Amino acid sequence: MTRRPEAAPRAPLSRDRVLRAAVELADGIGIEALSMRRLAQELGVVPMALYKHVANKEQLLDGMVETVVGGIGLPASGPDWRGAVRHRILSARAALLGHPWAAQVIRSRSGPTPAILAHLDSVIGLFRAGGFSVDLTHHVMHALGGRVLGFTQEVFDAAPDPDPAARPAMPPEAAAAYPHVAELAGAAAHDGDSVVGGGCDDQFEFEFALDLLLDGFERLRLQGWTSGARRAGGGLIA
Amino acid sequence: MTRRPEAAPRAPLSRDRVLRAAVELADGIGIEALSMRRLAQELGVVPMALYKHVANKEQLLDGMVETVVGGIGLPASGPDWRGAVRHRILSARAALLGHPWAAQVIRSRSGPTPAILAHLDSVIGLFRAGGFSVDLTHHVMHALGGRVLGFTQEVFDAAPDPDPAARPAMPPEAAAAYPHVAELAGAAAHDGDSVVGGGCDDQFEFEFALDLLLDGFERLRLQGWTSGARRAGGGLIA
DNA sequence: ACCTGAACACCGTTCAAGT
DNA sequence: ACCTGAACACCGTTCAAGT
Repeated sequence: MTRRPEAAPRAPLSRDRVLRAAVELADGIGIEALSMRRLAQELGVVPMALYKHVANKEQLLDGMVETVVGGIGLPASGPDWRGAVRHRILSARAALLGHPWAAQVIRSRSGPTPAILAHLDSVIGLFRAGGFSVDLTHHVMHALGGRVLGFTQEVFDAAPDPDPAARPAMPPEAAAAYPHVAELAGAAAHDGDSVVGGGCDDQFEFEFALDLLLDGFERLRLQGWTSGARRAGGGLIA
Repeated sequence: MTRRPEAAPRAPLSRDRVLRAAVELADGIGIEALSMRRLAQELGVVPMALYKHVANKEQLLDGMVETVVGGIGLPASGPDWRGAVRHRILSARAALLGHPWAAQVIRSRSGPTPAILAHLDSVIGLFRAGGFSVDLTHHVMHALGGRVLGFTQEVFDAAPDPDPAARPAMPPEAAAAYPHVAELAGAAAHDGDSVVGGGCDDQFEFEFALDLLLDGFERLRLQGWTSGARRAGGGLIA
């Protein structure tokens, strides 16, 4: 019927189309299986055609990050620094949900993309407007770490199988060797949970830690904390 | 003089020697440059010789993790849960210092090695002995996340150049676009610091966040907190 | 029985040849 | 001038041939 026997999409390639296809492909097959060659195949083009739109694979990854982080909504501002920061961080988390490779890729890059800088700038701005000193804001941003972009901070990146029945039970000899882990796993099991990172309520765990930190920040702010108050080996509060 | 003209080491290969060489090589050239072929070359053997001692590269990485995590000292126990947990986590951090690839490799593996399980078990045990319920201990372990193994939780893994003069100054147009980031970077600069993750005092930032969390944990324990007390969108304390 | 070199199926990227 | 296929220097791992 047509002179083009290929069924491949015919839309002309563009940087944006390449990046959106890369994000979709990484979501589908995982970041470790994403290659320039595989991506080109998906787009129905020869591998070298991609190099017209991204200089190399590093730039492709940066562009993918930019695409995802750019999806974070604009900041809510207001007199309540705690609510505003909390909302902005949970927005970042929502934007990165469904792209489990994003945290790993961002951490592996050496520097921030413009969209990341814009996000960090807005969060820092919320702290400053809320009465935090430059000094305290600095340490507070470090304390949030990757959490400011919504990263979960589990020991293992990979989420276990969401079906509890598909997860192997802890064998008796392991339960004997690691009794405290077994106790936690056992108690969590009839909640549909597992050890650390298991089928737990990720959103609850994220907010639990976030709220602990935000409450701690507020206390330090009220105390007028400065880094001159460092005490070796002790707690931050007396 | 000898019938073997090669200068390569002659000690017979063993799993332990392979793992120690791999750790040393990853420390030196970085984890992304560590390959089976490069490691074999370093040991003066043919690549396939490694497969006598590790089944594949995944097992090599697991073994490397085991080697490093196995270096965490035994737990200090005592009546003071806070000091004991703090000491154990800082020991983990010390053991992983100098192996910047370890956090990334551990996170990328799908499950815990025995040494990691042993470490988690000991920390969980300290919380339980300190009067934490199974429920609270569960959420507290999630809140610590990778920090329980001493991971720093920065947005970017790679530490910038420790020499402040070697780090590029923020260009004026970037400072205009991201004024709050620029304010922090400027204030930190005459401390020899940079933005988030820059030449800051990593140990101080780690302990700052750790102490905030430990203080929060202690408050929840004293309150007799249970996860039944979840309140949507609010803080953990009133 | 043991060891190992060649081979396979990849990878990112360069480059020269073809249109 | 533009595009692209072959090629280069890798990679983890299989497998059969050689001792």
